[in-house]
Amino acid sequence: MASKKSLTAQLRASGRRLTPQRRLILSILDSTDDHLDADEVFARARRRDSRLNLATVYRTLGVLKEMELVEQRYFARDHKREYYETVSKGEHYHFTCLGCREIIEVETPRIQQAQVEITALTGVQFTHACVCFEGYCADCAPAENASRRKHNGQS
Amino acid sequence: MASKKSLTAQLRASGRRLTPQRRLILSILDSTDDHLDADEVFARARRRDSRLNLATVYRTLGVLKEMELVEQRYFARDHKREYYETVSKGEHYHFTCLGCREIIEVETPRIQQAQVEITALTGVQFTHACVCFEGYCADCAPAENASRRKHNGQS
DNA sequence: TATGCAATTGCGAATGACTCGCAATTGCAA
DNA sequence: TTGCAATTGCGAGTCATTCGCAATTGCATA
Repeated sequence: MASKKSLTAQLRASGRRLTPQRRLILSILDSTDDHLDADEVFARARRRDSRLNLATVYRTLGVLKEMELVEQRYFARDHKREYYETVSKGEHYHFTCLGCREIIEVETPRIQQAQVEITALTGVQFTHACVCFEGYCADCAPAENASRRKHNGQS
Repeated sequence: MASKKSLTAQLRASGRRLTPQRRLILSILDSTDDHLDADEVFARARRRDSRLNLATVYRTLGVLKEMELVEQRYFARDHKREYYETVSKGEHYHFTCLGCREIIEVETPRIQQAQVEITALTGVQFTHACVCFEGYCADCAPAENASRRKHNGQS
């Protein structure tokens, strides 16, 4: 979460300007723990600036991404839709519950470890990993298992 | 690679039929190591059946996916496009080289390990993991590093 | 082997997330 | 304060994927 002053500086460094729209969109991402897609960012931003356009949201998310202030993610198998979150959070991955659709953030060093090992073995250099999990959360799993047993005719 | 007879049976078991189109599309996926998207499957299939329709390709890929004969994947950050491969290959993940666009298959037990550990810790149950890596392959990495140094003004 | 009908296909149109072109607006360096 | 390049709003465009529907076709059964 950069201060307003350094945000201007960061933008200026790449010949960009700080506009109210950009400040608004970044503040929305900065002040939530929800995972938002462009439409949801748009909806929330629109409440504060009724003239704001969806294309501007996409363009702004693009520059914030380039500036590495926000990261784009995909959740579960629905890769139709991009979600955004600020980079201030540490390394973590996302698990989508197919029962209640909740998105649970999980941590594990194994992904990094995999990358290190694969680099050592093959010489490839990683720049990015896209990892998302899906399944059933601790609350939904029992119900899911029960219905699967029933469906398979087991007792 | 199921035999033709058991493929019919598998289809019938879920009230489906074995059509020439389905056989054709599955055979294309079965007989290549390339990673194909729907358009490429369509192009290859069309050479053998000029009446084949793209919608049929999508629908067929859908049923093969449901039957767990093929898996859908996303590569690199281009999540706009789905790729398909048969499940006959063992567990592996994909690394896309941003230099030459080659897709390299990599193996690592760490992803599975991560899932086991997360389950033990949190009680969530995994059904699917979507993992894709990007970066530079051993051939492209040196050139990329050189250009990055130059760009940053380092020696 | 012929028949009936539900599953499947081909086709064109629709969907939906995202992007673009362009004229009007607006940060911001000077 | 001015000038102009960056940015916005807007409508139209893109493109992978899906849908509706009439025509076709596997295949269980007679």
